[in-house]
Amino acid sequence: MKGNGVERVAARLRHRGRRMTVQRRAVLEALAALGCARDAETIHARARAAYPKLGLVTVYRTLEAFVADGVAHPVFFGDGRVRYDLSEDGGHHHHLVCLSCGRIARVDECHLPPSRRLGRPQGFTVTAHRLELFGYCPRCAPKA
Amino acid sequence: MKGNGVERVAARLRHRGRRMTVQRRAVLEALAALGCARDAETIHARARAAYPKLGLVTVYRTLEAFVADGVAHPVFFGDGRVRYDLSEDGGHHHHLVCLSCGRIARVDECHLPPSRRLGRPQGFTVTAHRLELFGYCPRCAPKA
DNA sequence: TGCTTGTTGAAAACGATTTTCATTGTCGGA
DNA sequence: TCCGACAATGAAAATCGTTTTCAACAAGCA
Repeated sequence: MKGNGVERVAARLRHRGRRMTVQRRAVLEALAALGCARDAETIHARARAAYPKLGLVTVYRTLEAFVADGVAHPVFFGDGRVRYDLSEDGGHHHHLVCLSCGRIARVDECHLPPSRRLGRPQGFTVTAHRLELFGYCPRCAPKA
Repeated sequence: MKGNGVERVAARLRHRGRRMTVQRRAVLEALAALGCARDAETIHARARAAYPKLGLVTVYRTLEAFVADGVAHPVFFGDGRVRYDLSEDGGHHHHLVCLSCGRIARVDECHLPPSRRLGRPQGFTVTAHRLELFGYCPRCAPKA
């Protein structure tokens, strides 16, 4: 997605027989405002600012639709809850997670070799990957 | 761990005030026999071959202890269940997951730059990372 | 052997996510 | 512009993996 204008997303949804509703607009805006890797609960809280009646279930359903339509991506840190990123054109990005305060930072460069090399030894055709980095942010870093 | 002999693991557990029990032995053997990235349910089923009375709860508790003591590592594929790998000396490994049949293969080489470079732009101190590759295994690969 | 404490199993509790179902609202077409 | 088909919604209940509770048990040191 190049620019995640509501119109652009609406068009993408409509293309699949889906509809753009006030609720989805609110979730989309929350997603854009919150930055990357937020969980459903957080997104729900934020989206309620725009549409107070919004239910958490609808947030889950909306995120599911967004993921299916390529509007958002799920992210997993292994703490038992799914986070979501708004998709952006020009590819994926990864995350740095602070093990102390939980802060999350984006990593735009991907230092991995091209997909086709990654699975070659095992004969796999790699189509996607997921990389998360864990450590300590500047604020929490053990001052050496 | 160099060689995951029961004795070696027992020693490591005892070192932390833990005890080696029949149940833990069964889980350890199941873990070794099953290969990498298996979920608790699968490990439970396998371990029951050695100790039929084994409860699923005990498997969870044992895996938790193994992870805390560095005997095993948790792995997340994002399908809402945790998988476990026996730890091995000489470092971590990653996985190739077949999106069609679910087959899992190990990737021993890590093509990532050294940790200290990865978080530098954001000022993070990276201490660990997690990389999973998704795609299609030789059997499921779309023959080009 | 005896005792201290970690461990176990079954049942119940949990928390995130999904489903059910009746109601509401979007949007393509008349 | 109005209509109607059908996607979307909200609340409550259901799922599902995992964790906690609690009384009975057993590993390993004295």
